[in-house]
Amino acid sequence: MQEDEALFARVYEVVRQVPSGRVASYGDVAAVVGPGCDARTVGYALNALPKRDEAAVPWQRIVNREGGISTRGVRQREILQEEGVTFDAHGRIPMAQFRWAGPDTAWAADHGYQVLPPRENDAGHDGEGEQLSLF
DNA sequence: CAGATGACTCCCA
DNA sequence: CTGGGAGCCATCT
Repeated sequence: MQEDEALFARVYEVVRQVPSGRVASYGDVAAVVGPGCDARTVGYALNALPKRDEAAVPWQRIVNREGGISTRGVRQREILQEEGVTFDAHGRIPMAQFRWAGPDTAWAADHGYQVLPPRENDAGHDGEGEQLSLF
């Protein structure tokens, strides 16, 4: 069935905005897509992503909120490394540095999407001042 | 319509 | 750190 304007198309559109060398979490993408879409839906959408679109949709840049690979194929990591993304000893990406800052405001407004949620960094729950990200 | 599934995330033991 | 459970939403059977 999948209607022409399935939510998937929207997810792909957002994922496509992620520049090379950057990564976004499922929840982030879902938040940008808007209501009716959550982290699980994003994962499902990418799972249903036809191979012909794999080249157009940088699905490899979508990782879990820990910056780790959740896909069945670990090959995703290799692709990201070639994009310039680095992994730590834990096999995770330093989201504080590589996390996608969100779509262009003009683009988002033009497409009816929204900006990234106030998620910032949950890693620093122990205290503040652990912020080094600076763009 | 109800049940099952899934590339998620959060919480608690 | 590991494991289990709940919440979330869309799609399939």
